[in-house]
Amino acid sequence: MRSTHRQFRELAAKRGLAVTHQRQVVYEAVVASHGHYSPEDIYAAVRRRIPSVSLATVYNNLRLFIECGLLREVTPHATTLRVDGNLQPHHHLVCLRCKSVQDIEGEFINFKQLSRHVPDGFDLTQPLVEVFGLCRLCRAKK
Amino acid sequence: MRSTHRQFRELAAKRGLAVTHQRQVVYEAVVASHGHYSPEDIYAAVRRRIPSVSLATVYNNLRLFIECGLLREVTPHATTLRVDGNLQPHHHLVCLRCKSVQDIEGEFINFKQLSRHVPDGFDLTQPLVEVFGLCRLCRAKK
DNA sequence: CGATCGTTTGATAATAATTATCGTTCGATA
DNA sequence: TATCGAACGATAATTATTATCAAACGATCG
Repeated sequence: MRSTHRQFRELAAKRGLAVTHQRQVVYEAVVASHGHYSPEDIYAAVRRRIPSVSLATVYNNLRLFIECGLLREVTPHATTLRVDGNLQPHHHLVCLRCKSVQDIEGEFINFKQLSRHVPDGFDLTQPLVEVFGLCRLCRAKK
Repeated sequence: MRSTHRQFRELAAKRGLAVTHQRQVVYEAVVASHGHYSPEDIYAAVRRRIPSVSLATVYNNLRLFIECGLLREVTPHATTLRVDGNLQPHHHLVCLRCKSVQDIEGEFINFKQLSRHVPDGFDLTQPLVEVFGLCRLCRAKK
């Protein structure tokens, strides 16, 4: 993608991030790929253009980009496993920052609409939905 | 909860799991607490009743219970971070087993209904939804 | 353009969470 | 209650991630 380069410079300027070669390349590796990749994947891609790059640099910048809103994290989760003993169908409201979890009631999913967009063969017989946002406390700290 | 004991025996019998004292106590620690706790939390609770219990036993049984459907995992996630460079509002369809991620389009969330159930102060200005299920391949393996 | 200063980088150590290993013990069944 | 396979506990190993710190870099000013 030709414009990714410019796009990063604009975003970085807006957030006050210094533009370095490594950051530019890390950003492009994520955005150009249109996937949902891991730090190791990104590291492999970046190394093709900067063989001397360090994995720590990739981690540092991915985290920075997520915090600044240049990228988003897939399935934002706590650092540790959490279990729920409630098997009744219900959904979760998860805070993006502190990862606190609350149960949420209500029929806010339109299953007819949803299943229309689900690829063939995907099993949604007991769909489990998690909605991410910012809890009151974390929002206040912002 | 008085019935948790019986409940575990019934579930274990249905899934062909041996009933041991440790498993009984681990299960009760999760279900009786009505929370979303970590292995360390559960370990602490179980130790009060079985001081000699091992953290590995807690992990083993939590994972076993999740696999057998006695418990569910909050925010089921891949073992590693995944990033997404697409900032356009969109949602994800995530496989509970292999953690593969697909983008999903469509307006299947009723925001009016949803916000009615969201606690006061929770920020949903850019809600991010992940829907969990089983992808075609994992469903076939089942 | 070159010196300066605060930031970023890379190498590596440290940490945290989880899983594997293995000898011992326990539960279920006969 | 004897037997056998499964579960347990202790601990080592693994994996993912973060912290540390000296060296290199980028931006700004002169």
